Amino acid sequence: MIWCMKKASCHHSLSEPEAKEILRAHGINRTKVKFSALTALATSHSPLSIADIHEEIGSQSCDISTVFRTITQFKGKGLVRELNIGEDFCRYEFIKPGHDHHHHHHVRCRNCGDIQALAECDLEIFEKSISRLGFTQLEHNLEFVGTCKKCA
Amino acid sequence: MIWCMKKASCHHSLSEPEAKEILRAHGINRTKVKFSALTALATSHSPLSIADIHEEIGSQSCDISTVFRTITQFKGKGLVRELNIGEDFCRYEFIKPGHDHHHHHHVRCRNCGDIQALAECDLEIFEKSISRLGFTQLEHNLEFVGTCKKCA
DNA sequence: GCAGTAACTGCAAGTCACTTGCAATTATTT
DNA sequence: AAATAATTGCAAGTGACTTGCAGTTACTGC
Repeated sequence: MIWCMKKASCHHSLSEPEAKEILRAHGINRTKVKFSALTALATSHSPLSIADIHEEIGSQSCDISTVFRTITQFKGKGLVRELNIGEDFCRYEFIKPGHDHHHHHHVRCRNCGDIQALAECDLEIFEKSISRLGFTQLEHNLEFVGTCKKCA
Repeated sequence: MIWCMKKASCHHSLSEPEAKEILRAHGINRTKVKFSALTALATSHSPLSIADIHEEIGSQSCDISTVFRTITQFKGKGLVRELNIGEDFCRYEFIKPGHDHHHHHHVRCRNCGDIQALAECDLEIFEKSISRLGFTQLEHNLEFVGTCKKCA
C-alpha cells in the first residue's frame, strides 16, 4: 500500500468535438450550459463547486438552478464524482468516460482552501474488514484538512 | 496497521455528579439543556444529530437553536467530535475528558442509516506523506457507506 | 442570602446550499 | 416542418444552521 502525492489534480484537455460526443453518447442535449459545464469540469485543475461552475459559464448567462440540475444529471450519468471535503457545499470532479478514473483523495488547506489531489489509494484492507460485518457495496470517503505551507 | 471492528460505538456511563463536574470544569453553566445534552451524548451508542439531541432533551422543552449553540460550545471545549458521514447534517460524538479518546471511523448503511464504529485507526502513514507536502495540523476524515445485512 | 455580572435561552428573522413547480424555450426525432 | 422530449428561468420552498435582541437564569463576591 503505497501512498504518494501528485502535484496537480486530474486535468484533462477536452476538444470541442470530444465534449459534444460525450454529451451525445450519454443522451444529454447539446446546450450551451451542458457544454460549458462539461468543459469547465474537464479542464479544471481542482474540483469545482456549483458556484465555481456557474461563475465559469458566466453567472448572468444562466441561472444557478440550471447548473444544479446539470450537475445532478452528470452525476447520474457517471460523468462526475461528488466530493465532500468538509466544506458546506459539494465539489465535483470530471470522470472522463473510457479512461480509468483512478480513485483518489484530497488535502484541503483549512485556511486558503487550496485543494491538492493525492495519488491513487488502496483501501481494500479496510473494506474487506468491513464486509465481514455484512456490509456490501462499500464506498469510502477519506479527506484530509490541514494548514498548507503558505498559510502556516 | 490492524483494522478490526467494534460491535458498539463509544458509549460511556455518566453519573449525574460526573456530568456536573465536567460542565463546571469547562466553565459551562449547569443548566437543564447543557446537562441533558451532555448526558444524551455520553450515553448514546451512536453519534447523535442536533435533531436527535433536541428530541432526547424533549423537543417542546427547549428551542433547537439552543441545542445548536450548546453543541457549538461543547465542540469548542473539546467535549464532542463532529462527524460528517455523508448526510446533510452533522453528528456528534462525546469525548470523555481524561479518557483517551481513541480516534476511529464509522460505517453507515446508506439504506437504514445504521451507524457502526470501527476500531481505532492509524493513518500516520498517510499523514506523514501529506506533511511532506508542507501541510501541518492535519485532520482526516474517513467514512464508509455501504448496505448492511438487514438492508441487502 | 443578595446584588451584580455574565452566561443562557426563546423567539423570530435571516443565510446558504440545494430543490421544485410551472410555463416558456430549445434541441432532437420523424 | 411538425411533434415530442429535454432544458431553462424564474420564483418559491426546504432544511440545516446562525444571529440579534430582550428577558431569564446561573454564578461570583460580598
